[in-house]
Amino acid sequence: MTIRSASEAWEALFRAQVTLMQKFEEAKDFAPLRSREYDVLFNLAQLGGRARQWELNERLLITQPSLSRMIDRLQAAGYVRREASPSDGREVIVVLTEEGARMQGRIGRRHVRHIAALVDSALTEEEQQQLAVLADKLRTGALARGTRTEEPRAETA
Amino acid sequence: MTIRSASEAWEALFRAQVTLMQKFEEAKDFAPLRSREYDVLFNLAQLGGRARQWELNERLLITQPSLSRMIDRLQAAGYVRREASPSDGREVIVVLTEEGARMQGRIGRRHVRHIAALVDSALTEEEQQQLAVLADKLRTGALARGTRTEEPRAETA
DNA sequence: TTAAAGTAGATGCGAACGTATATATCAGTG
DNA sequence: CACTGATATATACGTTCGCATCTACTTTAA
Repeated sequence: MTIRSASEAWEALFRAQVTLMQKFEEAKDFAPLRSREYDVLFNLAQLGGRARQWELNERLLITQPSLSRMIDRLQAAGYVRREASPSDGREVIVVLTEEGARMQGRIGRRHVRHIAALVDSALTEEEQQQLAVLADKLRTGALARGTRTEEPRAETA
Repeated sequence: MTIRSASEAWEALFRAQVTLMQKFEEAKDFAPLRSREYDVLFNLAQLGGRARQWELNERLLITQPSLSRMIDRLQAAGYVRREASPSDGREVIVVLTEEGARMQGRIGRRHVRHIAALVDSALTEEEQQQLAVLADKLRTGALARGTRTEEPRAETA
């Protein structure tokens, strides 16, 4: 039954995420930020320090209005700033400030050490690589799919 | 560079979780509940339909006061009820009602089909099993660890 | 046996969230 | 070029969240 192994894979992945995240929260890995705020700065850094707000939103599990307000707060704190898009008047470009990049880096380096401590204690390096490959393949494959069981229809056609 | 493969494994797992969860939210898999409410009913069902509140809390990413209030709401909706613990007067036993079990099952069956559609489109059955094993091993190994890099002892010393 | 420390859950309160909707801009069609 | 629909972001508003703290019960040990 492939429906069985599929949901077992998802449940195992999801529960692992919950358990590790609990550890990170418990250890206050993201202080002085909230984990969701760090997530914004991290993804912004990964996108080269500047991104359209909707692109950033695509990588996060929060709604568009929540992200808009979070950016208000991150901007007030001096970690990001908004710029107008030169090509599309509707878009807002979110830019990581120097201070924001410093904060992200400071938290990130500490956080990465904690990640390594947990992951290394559980998996061999080979297993870590296998997990990364499988999780990436899952993400990519799921992205290619439309919302539901999905007919032939193509997206990025 | 084991720190590298460790964080790559975590990031891949985390991002896969975000992407799939976005799909589930977008498709309203958990309606008429919120995803966190479904998560409570699902975990309660997995624990045999009754659990101490703190045990339930251990499996969720929400704080104790938030869970307490969520149980208020789930109780008002008729999905769970609180019972006194026979062995410890401080504890509250959360019990899944028949109606709660029916709702969890109804949502769960639909949700599992969606999971299978996404996971099957991305991974072979063998890969799904490998992913489940690796994610489980990661969770179990991380649980065995203390909070930080873990010196021999040391609390908040 | 009782005082101190520890643990489980509930509550006050300000902050953050999501849904619905408004505003502004862009894209396509007649 | 209007006009219709789509897209990107912002705002109003009620709900939910987390932090700090309180209450109640249990455990420890003097």
